[in-house]
Amino acid sequence: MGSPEEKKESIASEGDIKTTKAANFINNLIEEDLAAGKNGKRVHTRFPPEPNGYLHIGHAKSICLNFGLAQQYNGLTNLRFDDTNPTKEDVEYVDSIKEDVQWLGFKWNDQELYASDYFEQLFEWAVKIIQSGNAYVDDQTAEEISRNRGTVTKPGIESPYRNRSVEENLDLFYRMRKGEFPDGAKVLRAKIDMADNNMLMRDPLMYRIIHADHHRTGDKWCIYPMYDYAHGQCDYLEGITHSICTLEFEIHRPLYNWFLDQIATSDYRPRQIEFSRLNLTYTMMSKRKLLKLVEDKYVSGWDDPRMPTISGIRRRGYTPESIRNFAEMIGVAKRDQLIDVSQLEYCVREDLNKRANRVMAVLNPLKVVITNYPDDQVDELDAINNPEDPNAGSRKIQFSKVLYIEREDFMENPPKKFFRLFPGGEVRMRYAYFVRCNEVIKDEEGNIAELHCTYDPASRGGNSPDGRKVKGTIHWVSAQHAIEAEVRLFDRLFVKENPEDVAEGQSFIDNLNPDSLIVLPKAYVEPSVADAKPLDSFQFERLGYFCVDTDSAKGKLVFNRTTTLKDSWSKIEKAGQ
RNA sequence: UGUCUGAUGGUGUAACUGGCAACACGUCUGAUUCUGGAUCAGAAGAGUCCAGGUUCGAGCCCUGGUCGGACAACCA
Repeated sequence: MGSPEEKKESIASEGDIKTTKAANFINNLIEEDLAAGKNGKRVHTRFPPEPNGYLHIGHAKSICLNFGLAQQYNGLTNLRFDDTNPTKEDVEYVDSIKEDVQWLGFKWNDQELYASDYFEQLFEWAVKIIQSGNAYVDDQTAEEISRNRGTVTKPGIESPYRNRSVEENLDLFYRMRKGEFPDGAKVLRAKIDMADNNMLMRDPLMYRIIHADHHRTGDKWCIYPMYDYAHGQCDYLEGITHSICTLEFEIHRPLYNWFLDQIATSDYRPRQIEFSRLNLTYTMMSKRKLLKLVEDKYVSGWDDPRMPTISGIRRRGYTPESIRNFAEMIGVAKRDQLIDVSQLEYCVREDLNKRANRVMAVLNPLKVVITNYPDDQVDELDAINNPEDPNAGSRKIQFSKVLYIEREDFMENPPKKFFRLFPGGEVRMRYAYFVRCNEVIKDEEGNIAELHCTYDPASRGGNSPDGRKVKGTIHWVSAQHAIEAEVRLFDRLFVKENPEDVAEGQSFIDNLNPDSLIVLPKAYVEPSVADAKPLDSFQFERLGYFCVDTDSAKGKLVFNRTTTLKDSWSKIEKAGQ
């Protein structure tokens, strides 16, 4: 067990997921536990979302961590819905969460589990804690409880109901369950210490009365356990060994352990370990605020391709592999992390570069007439589908007299290092011919309407027998063969690196990027993509990666830009200014 | 304010019981290329928040600061 190399190991899982994990501090803790022989040397983790919203990229990090760790130590991972608050939760979210976890490529142990499955056991344990004198029913109002909890500098005041007899507490608790009291009339509290410096330990609530239907238990219950009381006990019931959560729960750990000590009957204990949550530049990660974006229609829904939700990212064209690699790359630690979104973009590019077939598309068309090309002739040329993948094969593309090229691939007065088309200049039409621009045709307003060019028949396939060099190669489509498609260009949703960075009286809404979505209703793509299915990814040569949107239909293709290609020209262009 | 917690190149993570600070991305060169993409080769860039201490030797240990973050709901 010496060198760092030995600490890396290859992990294989159910599917074809294979990653190399670098050790992180959680690995070290787990290995300590294993070495100490704790919990029968098992590793069993869980991913415990509350079904009150869609999962986002931050959850993806947590999913990869929890499932990844289990795979690494030959353990298991449970998917458990933390559904203890019926007023906020919904099956819509349950379904989306399951889909997202599966899509990411992970398989949870057995069936999905629910905190609500354990309500009866949780109730019984609460009775036990009351019987041991460590919990009581409090009649104070929410407002009184909050006031009497004290402040960070002042200890709290004990509730006048704190010393009720066990019998009275039991009686009241059973009656709470029966529904004899209205919402808020009573709560069950743990009897710990109203003077504890950690305010969570000042007699925390265990149960509150909520007369609301639960998405799974219906109207069976009108009292619901609080997170702190439910979470650790659920871990205990499921035999979880390592309960991994984010940093904000650190302060809950003493309470997590306190509750466990009340009910444990053996040495077995789940261990809570906290890591820092993911923050991304130009990205909002708060579920509450994402919900606002959806509800107030700033985006088209939870799966809007600009959303950092897993469903949004999926629709945008990201692959599960790219997200897993991203999670691996950013690592796990306890210091706050703010990752540059470009890191995420790098991960999709890297993945899509290997798997996406190349295709030509023209987003902002400029008409090109090849004056010396016969009117009715059509030339079929070979084009390689993916130079990174020999198995991807090749296809035929059509060349004819009238073409479209990208408007920005032509400049009337080009700067020095511009090696695309300009008056008198020659470029290569990818996979086709050398083409020279002879004449620029303008409309009455002086806008460039079309280009008149000539081609060199000897350069068929892209090389000239005379060996002359043409530096620029541009993409194109044949006007009569191309099919129309809608293309949606996405950009970051916020203009500020930190969307929360706002002036007095403003909110993150003010930082929304007005240009985060640009729709090109009439772009041209080569006919080979006509039958593409939603979520199929392509590289539009020289432009970026695009995937077919779920709004797409036969004859009415819609593409989402996943991300652009790395663009060193724009850097040169900027430097030249 | 209290508690908890963290601080290592531009960013993110490493550095086993102290032993020349490593890796990835980014940046910059150069090669190659029918995608200004990809690929390949190479370089620059931190002396580890600060001040003391222990030690032959400190990013790791000790003391005292500084700065950042989290939490302080009948949410999770």
